[in-house]
Amino acid sequence: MPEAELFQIGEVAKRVTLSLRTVRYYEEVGLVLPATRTTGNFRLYDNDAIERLLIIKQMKPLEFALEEMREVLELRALVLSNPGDEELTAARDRLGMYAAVANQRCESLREQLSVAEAFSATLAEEVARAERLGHRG
Amino acid sequence: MPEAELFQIGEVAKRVTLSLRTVRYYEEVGLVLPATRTTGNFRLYDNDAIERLLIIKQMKPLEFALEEMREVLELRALVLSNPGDEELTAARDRLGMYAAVANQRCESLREQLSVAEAFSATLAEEVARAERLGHRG
DNA sequence: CAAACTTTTACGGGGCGTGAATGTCT
DNA sequence: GAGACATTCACGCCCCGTAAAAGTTT
Repeated sequence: MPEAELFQIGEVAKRVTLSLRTVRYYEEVGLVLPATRTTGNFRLYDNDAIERLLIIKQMKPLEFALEEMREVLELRALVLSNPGDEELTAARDRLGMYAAVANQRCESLREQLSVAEAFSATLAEEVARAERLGHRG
Repeated sequence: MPEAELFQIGEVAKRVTLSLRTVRYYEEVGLVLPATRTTGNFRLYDNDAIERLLIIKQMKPLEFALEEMREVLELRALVLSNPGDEELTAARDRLGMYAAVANQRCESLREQLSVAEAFSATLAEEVARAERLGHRG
């Protein structure tokens, strides 16, 4: 078996580009737990934890609550490890709902982006126009 | 001169699709003030206020703090009403900075959107795959 | 031993949601 | 007078930022 590497929170935070506070908070809400602790109580994370953190970062723009992300991760683990299991129909359905919501959020994000771009362009133009007038004033 | 129409907060909220709480909060932080009040202390907004609210809604995706939005609105009013005024160079510059930040936020939004779309697509595919396996299981 | 890292605890803040008790009336 | 609106507190929530005081050491 391959070495199961363990990392302190600082290393982890650097790798996934999240703050220490954030990583700790994710533990507080049961979203990402350290694999173990040192005798002195330092958190030690494994690669699975880092994976989770990276996935969470991907989900962030979708504006799921942390509790919802927790559920998505759980459902995904279930569904992916036992694909096609008849017992897991409920889990698949629920994950399907999340997938649908994710799609809607994407649509909403696209709208927001176009609004943002429109405003940004308008602002830039207004500034440019005022500057032109200023230079000849 | 055209009638200066005044609207109660409920009307305003409906027109701009913001909650009453939000509109009141915007007053609290000095972002959008009612033009006046009734003798019974009901807020009365004019068209300018509604305009401000709509612009604020446009700025929202750019993730400016409300205080920053306040400043942008102020700078814009200055710059647009006195374009080319030499005294307002500082204001134009500052507004230019906001315009630059707005551009960066747009770029950031585009990145977030593509991350969101990627995750959304992956999730949908995983669900679809598990469902296919389930139906033949 | 010192430097660098970590721990827990706890307060703060932004942008509202959500009552509750009360007052007004476009 | 009733109903639809509005008002002012004021607490709560989420996702952390930011010390402070203390302990640990990949």
